[in-house]
Amino acid sequence: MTEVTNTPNRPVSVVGRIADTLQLLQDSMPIQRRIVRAGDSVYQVGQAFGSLYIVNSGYFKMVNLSGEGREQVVGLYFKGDWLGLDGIATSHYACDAVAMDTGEVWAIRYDALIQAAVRTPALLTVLHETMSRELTREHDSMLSLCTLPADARVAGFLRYWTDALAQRGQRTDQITLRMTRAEIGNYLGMTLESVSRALSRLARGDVIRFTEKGRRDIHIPQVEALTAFIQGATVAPMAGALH
Amino acid sequence: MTEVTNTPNRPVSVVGRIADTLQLLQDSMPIQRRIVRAGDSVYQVGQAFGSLYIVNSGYFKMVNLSGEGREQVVGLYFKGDWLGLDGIATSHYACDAVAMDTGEVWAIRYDALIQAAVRTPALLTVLHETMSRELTREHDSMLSLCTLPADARVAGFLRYWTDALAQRGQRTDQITLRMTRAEIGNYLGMTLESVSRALSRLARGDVIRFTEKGRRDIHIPQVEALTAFIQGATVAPMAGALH
DNA sequence: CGCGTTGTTGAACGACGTCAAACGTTGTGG
DNA sequence: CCACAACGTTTGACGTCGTTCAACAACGCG
Repeated sequence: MTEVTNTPNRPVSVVGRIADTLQLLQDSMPIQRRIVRAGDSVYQVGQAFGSLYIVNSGYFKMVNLSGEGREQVVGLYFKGDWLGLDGIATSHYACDAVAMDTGEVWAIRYDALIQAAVRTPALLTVLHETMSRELTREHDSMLSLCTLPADARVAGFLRYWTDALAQRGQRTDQITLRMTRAEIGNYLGMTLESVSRALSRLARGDVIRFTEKGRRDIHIPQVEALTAFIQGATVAPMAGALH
Repeated sequence: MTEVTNTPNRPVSVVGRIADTLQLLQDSMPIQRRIVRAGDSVYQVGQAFGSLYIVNSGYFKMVNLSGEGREQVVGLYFKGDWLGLDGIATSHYACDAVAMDTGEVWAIRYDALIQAAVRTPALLTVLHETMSRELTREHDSMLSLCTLPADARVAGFLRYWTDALAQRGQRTDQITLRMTRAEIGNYLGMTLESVSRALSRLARGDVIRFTEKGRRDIHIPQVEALTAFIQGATVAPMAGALH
């Protein structure tokens, strides 16, 4: 009686994997816990690399800064996700990792991890699978960014968020976005107005519903409707449920 | 008097790093060489994961397929780059890796690599840095995709290609694209017509020049002009050199 | 030589961005 | 408790960048 939606190509219980990983880390190496508040950054671009951070609670975004001031949200991170992997190559973090809410991260020294891996090879497996999964996830982001129209990208964003919660064993019919329309738009490569309009259209088509209090809480009657909307956009753009 | 452009946050000689890595692999574990021809795939999505592939020569693209038939070029790979890292997480490759020209890859078994790493820890460093660099590269792709107008994206693509060649010690003033306009467009999230027009405009502004023979060979008078064009687009869109 | 593939260019359309106005929410200080 | 400001969101009108559709040109190949 697992509560978890069974997504293809994923272990049946992601909850289990995350719990196991956290336990494994805790057992095999020193861990530094750190509480962060909304807006705090776990690390910043250019800072000397030393540690990886595993999200224990809260919601985080990864922001990539270009030299000329353009900035881009390149990833969202939930419990069990790792932060700081981009720093390994150059010994300096390449992004900012920013908390979108109060949360806790576990800092582990990278060198300590490598040393511990000699005695506990499973650590290596975990690290590699994490990085590999991250690569695949970004490939999927690029696919969405490049092939989906704005409305479908927003729908895809909502489904990604609910999937992430579902995999962590939380209720999936109701989500509270920790991001402003501007942040969502940045992440999805569009303006905040487009995000707002897309959400309004999704609500009009009853794919989502706004709760009475606040437009940041979103009720999702059935996830399948979201998925259908995304796919519908690729076949016959805008033919789905809309006014 | 080094021929290599000195990009920030990168070792001075990438040529050296690549050569060292190839040598290290060759010395410490069994390698299976494999010749591929244009259009051949090194591996395909869904195929059981077992090996990583290091590009020894040629040009490769990574293609991500969605269930509903959308497809997206998510990366370009040159000598020294690794293919197959996306397969580690699920034990199945998540993309297609396709040769864009005749080339050679070195196949190494992932399990053999992990075992060899016990005696040669440098192998681990190489693997981790490679994956980390790959993550950063994709963050940069997303930044370009989301924040740059079409013309600048094409300019960025050309600069990425020339940088890759320059880092490998090849001439940088002249490049031969191994991709059709459609492939470039797919990679950059736009149509082939937009790519063609962007190239024409860049040529009109003398940022690039077409060689007399074929529109696939592109001459680049000075890379700085490309860079300036990209940055110009972010500050005052379309204010650069154009008709 | 004829034909398929690839690339270029033009014209019309449409999706999305820009600009602007109005409203709701939250927090702060009088 | 209210007034006010700062911020976030929604919605409309309008402009534009990029797509779509189409015709044509340049190769490469049988």
